[in-house]
Amino acid sequence: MQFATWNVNSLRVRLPHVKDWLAGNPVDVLALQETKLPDADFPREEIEGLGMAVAFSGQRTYNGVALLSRAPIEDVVAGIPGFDDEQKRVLAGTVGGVRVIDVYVPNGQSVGSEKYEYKLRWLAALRDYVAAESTQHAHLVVLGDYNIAPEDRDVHDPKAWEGSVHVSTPERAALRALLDTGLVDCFRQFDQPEKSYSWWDYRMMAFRRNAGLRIDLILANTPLAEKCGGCHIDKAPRKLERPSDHAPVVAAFDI
DNA sequence: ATGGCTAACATGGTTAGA
Repeated sequence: MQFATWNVNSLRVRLPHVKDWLAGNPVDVLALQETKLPDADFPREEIEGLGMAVAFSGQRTYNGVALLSRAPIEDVVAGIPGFDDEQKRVLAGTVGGVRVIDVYVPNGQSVGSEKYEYKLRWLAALRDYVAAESTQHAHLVVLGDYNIAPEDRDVHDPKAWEGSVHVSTPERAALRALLDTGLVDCFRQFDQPEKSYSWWDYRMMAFRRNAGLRIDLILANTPLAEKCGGCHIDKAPRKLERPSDHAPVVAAFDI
């Protein structure tokens, strides 16, 4: 099975890219973030027309997550149970016996801001949720836009980013706490090209300069991670006209 | 240099992203 994650930065704008990408990359499950669509406007027929099942939790303008799957999606749960949040950032479902949790971690704006505090509270709630899900499911994958670069090698210019949002010590500690529930960063299980990133700013020709961050992650619990045969970032869609600022990340599992 | 682009909502300029 192949799982992929992609922050599309508006599914309305990016639907053609998503359809083209799926045609060339027939993954089993694609988790989307920043659909920016209320559920009533979700292009359900377009996705189902590709022969895929779909689940979504969205809102207008901001956030929004969706799961696209070749096989049926069971036991769909939106949000973090017990964590009161207006923002549509989490969607879980079971596909082929694997529990899949699609996450769009808050941006955090700047260290010390109200949004930063929300990001840390949100990550603590996610950790507890994932810990609970781990006890219920043999195979678990938590994938999405984490808005945290795990290590300095995931940052194009660590000096310039030092201490700022996406790399700050509390954020990295929160990601570590999430991993410590028993998850593995699939990408780092394999040799990878140096300077591998999944997001590049639209400004300053950042993509051309490869001035990016690796903030889109596929985390699998240990039993599933042991079956991971590869993980890569697909930069191709970032080169298209009117791209998302994020690239898809794909992981393959021998299950 | 704290901007630079892009998208949404709106229909000019603000908010947000990362």
